[in-house]
Amino acid sequence: MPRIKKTQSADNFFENVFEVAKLIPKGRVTSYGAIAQYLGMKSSARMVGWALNGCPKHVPAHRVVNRSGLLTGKHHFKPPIAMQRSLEKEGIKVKNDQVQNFREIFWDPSTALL
DNA sequence: AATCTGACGGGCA
DNA sequence: GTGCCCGCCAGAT
Repeated sequence: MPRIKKTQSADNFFENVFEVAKLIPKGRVTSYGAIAQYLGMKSSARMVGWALNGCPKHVPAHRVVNRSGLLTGKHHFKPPIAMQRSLEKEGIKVKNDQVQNFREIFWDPSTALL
């Protein structure tokens, strides 16, 4: 199968991550591990973040945080504050890079898309 | 070619 | 409840 640049796994993995990210309801957030688990790579949540590193701008990567609800990836946005700003814009409260009510607004694809 | 790091997570002290 | 260590996969030096 041509079209594969590096590894055949990455290609499908990328698209999956983007698709799931776009499915995140407004005002909700999820974690890298949740997406990884949904994709079957629960043990490699890092790959999710790596995938989002090259995600198109129309992908709401700002709704994806780590397990602690911390905006660990905000430094990867053009203006790092864009991530927090976008979250607050959707009604998500963020305090010191920490998502408030994270447990309540948490959105798990493995559960929601079941 | 080898080693460390990295948008993470889970387990254990 | 907090902190430390290990495991995963790919990339960069």
